[in-house]
Formats: sequence, C-alpha cells, structure tokens
Amino acid sequence: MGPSASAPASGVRQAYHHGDLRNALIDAALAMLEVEGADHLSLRAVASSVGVSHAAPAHHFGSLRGLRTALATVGFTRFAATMRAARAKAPDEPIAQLRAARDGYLSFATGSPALFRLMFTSPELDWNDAALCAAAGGARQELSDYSAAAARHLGLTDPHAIMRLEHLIWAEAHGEAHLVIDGRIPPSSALPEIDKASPLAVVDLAALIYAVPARTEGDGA
Amino acid sequence: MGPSASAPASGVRQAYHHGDLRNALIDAALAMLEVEGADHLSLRAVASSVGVSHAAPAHHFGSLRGLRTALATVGFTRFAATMRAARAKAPDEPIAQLRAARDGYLSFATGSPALFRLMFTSPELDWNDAALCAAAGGARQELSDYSAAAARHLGLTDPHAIMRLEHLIWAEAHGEAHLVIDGRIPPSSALPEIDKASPLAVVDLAALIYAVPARTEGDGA
DNA sequence: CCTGCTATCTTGGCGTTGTCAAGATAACCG
DNA sequence: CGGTTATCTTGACAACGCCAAGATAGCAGG
Repeated sequence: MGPSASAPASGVRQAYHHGDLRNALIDAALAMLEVEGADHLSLRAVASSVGVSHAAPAHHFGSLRGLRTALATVGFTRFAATMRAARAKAPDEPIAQLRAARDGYLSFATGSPALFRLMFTSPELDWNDAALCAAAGGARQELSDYSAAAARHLGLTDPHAIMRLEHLIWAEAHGEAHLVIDGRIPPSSALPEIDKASPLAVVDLAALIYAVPARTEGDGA
Repeated sequence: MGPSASAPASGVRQAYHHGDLRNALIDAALAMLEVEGADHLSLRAVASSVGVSHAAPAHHFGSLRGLRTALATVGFTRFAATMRAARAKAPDEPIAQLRAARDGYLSFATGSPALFRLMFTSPELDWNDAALCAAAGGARQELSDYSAAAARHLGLTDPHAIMRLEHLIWAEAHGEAHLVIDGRIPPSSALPEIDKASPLAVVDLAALIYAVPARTEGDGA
C-alpha cells in the first residue's frame, strides 16, 4: 500500500519519490544551520542527512541561495508567529502588547540565532522570491501593527511621525537582538528593572538621540 | 636596486618576497568583500587578485577564518576611528558628542556594510585572536566613553544604570545600522526632524519599553 | 665571498562543494 | 495499458580550503 500514501509511514524512506522531500530538507537544513553554523550549511550535507543523493536538493531549491531563501521564508513565518503568540498572552492594551511583542522578537532571535542572522542578511537571499517577500511582509506587518497601536495610544496622528516611531521601536529591538546573539551584551532578562532608579535619564535619552527638544520644565535639573 | 628595498617601488611585483603582502592581501580582500559579497570572499581569489599563488595567503592568515579575523580587526580599528573623527568635529558637550558618535556608527555601517556584518557575526571570527580582541575592545571603549559621559550628564551615578543606558544607546544605533544596510528602513538622514511635532510620544516611548514608570504630570495630554 | 638558516612564496595534490547534463524511476492521466 | 511529467540518481567539472614539499630570497657569521 506504500505507493498511494503521499508521506512515508514512519522514518523509512523508499527509493525515489520521498513524498515530502522539500520539507524534510528544510527541517534538516534548519537543524544543521543552528548546530554547524551558517557557513557549514551545504546542499550535499543536507541531502545526505536526509538520505537522498547529492543533487536532489537542487531540484527543489535550484541553488544554495534558493535553499537559504526557503529557510528564511519559514523563518519569517515563525518569527511573526512568535510575536503574535507573545502578544496573545499579554493584556490587550497597546503598551503591554508592544512590550510582549518585543519579548517575542528577542526570544526568537536568541532561540534561533543563525536563522535570525540569515533572515536579515539580505545579500544571501533572493528577494525576488514571492514566498520570501510574503513571509517577510507578514512579519513586517505584525511589527507595524503593534507599534502603530502604541503610537496612537501615545496620541500620535501624523503618519510620518508614526513611521519614525516604528523605526525607533524596531531598531531598538533589532539591535538588542543582534548584540545579544553575538554575545556582546547579556540578555535583557538579566537586567530587569534597574532603570526604575533613574527614569528621567532614560526618558530624556530618546529625546536627545532623536533631535527632540528636551523638556524645558527641569532643564538643568 | 631591487633587492634592498623592503617595498615594491610602484605597482610592480617582483618574484618572491612581495614586501608587504599581508597588507596587500587585506586591502584586496576588503575591496572584494564589499563588491563580491561576503560568501564570495576566498583565499584563492584574493591571492590571484594580488598576483601571488593560491596558497600564499594561508602563510599569513592560516585559514579563511584567519583572513576574516584580520579583516574584522582592521574593521574595528576603522570603526573606532570613524566614531572618534565624528566626535572631534562636534561641539565638546556630552549630548552633541553622543549624537555625533551615533552618526559615525551609522556612516561606517552604510559605508562598509559587508565589513560591518562580518565584524559582528561572531561565529565566523576567531575571538581568541589577540589583535581582534584589542581592536574590538577599543571600539567598545569608545562607545562606553561617550555613552557614560552622556549618562553622567543626565545625572546617573549607579554603575548598573549607566551600563543599562549604554546598552540602550548601543542597541538603538546597532539596530538602525543593520536595518539600514539591509535596506529595510531608509537612512535616518532622510527623516530629519519630524519628531519635533510630537516630542512627548518619543520621549515616553523609552520609558514604556524599558519598564520605567511614565511621568505622571501630564498623563493623558 | 661563501655557507647555513629562516621566513616567504610556489607547486602539486586531496577531499569537498555548487552546479550542470544525462539518465533512471515513479506517479499520474487519458 | 502507454505516454507524459515530476522526481530523484549518477557522473562530471571547476573552484574552493587545506596540507605537504620544494624553491627562492634575505640575513647572519665565518
């Protein structure tokens, strides 16, 4: 009864027509990516890991670049899902949603650092691929949603200002994600609430960086 | 004539003993890195670009990883120099210094995107290399200097809080750098002063992200 | 001047990789 | 049942990282 089923019964592989080789290759590649590192990811190694011939992956992905693009596509999908899941567990209030999504952003990066880097290293990907653009667009939309909600909650109406705020939110999360997975700063969870000791400084910092005139009420302190 | 000089007179290369082959290889590799992309950087291509045999680079760098490490080392040195130069042209005041250094951070990243990515992609580098650690430590010191000065200017004294502030500054610049060179957001120079329209929102955002209690004075408005 | 000595660079080769071309096999459809 | 297509295999080629051996150049000491 083997030939009628579209997927192999268990882990057994029949000769020719794997059934779901493309996904099997992607899963193997994702595992290999985090274990072996991004530059040890090879079509041949992935193929032999699944148990097919060395040229089998090329049929599904075209090239190594195609495989990377496919990996980034599932990466962006999982990325958006992680942020959505984090938001779902948080109170339905703009600021809580914003902070939950940021936690999701960071936990995805720390959980799949190699994939995260691959997704955001544009020259290695094929951005003409429709699936990749769709997946990345979905994640981008997720990001726009909660940052725009936070912006509106803060009273912003100018679209340009809202976009600038979105960039600020994105840049902070993205930078912290990169620095954490590169081991340059410890995960933010290790530095919980120390900023409470000096709210003024942190609050004013954003103003200083972004060319916003500082509050005049307590100028010199 | 020829044999006594330690460096080739002009562009001419004599057989054997290039004179300054290590630096020549680094320069060629830096050029190739930005033009061809990081994954097309090869010892053999760099060698033939300089005009030496395919195994010559191995003698100076040991391996491709060693070449990458050497490139990252000069990268970090130039990186720190770029921030220092930007600061030197700014007024000698903590906040102006902070913003100038941030501009230097971003201009280095946009000027050498491939090198910037290489420098901050840890798994591809040998962090046991003393020169790399020294160069990266210098850049890190530069960053600590101006952010600590800004922190003190804002009245911060707790070392833990100062460090947290440094991470915030670093993450924002680093994230924006990555997003810009990946083409995901336009360079910040294209979005100059629009935040002035709504200073409160941007100012309060940092408080919201970083678990700092928002100001109670003007809560709703 | 001549003789080791060492660093530097070359030559040759091995195993692995991405990619292409051609063939074999299985599924599907009329 | 026969033809068509998608899927996978086999074989080959060039380029790559890396290693071992050899060749050359500069240098020091007699």
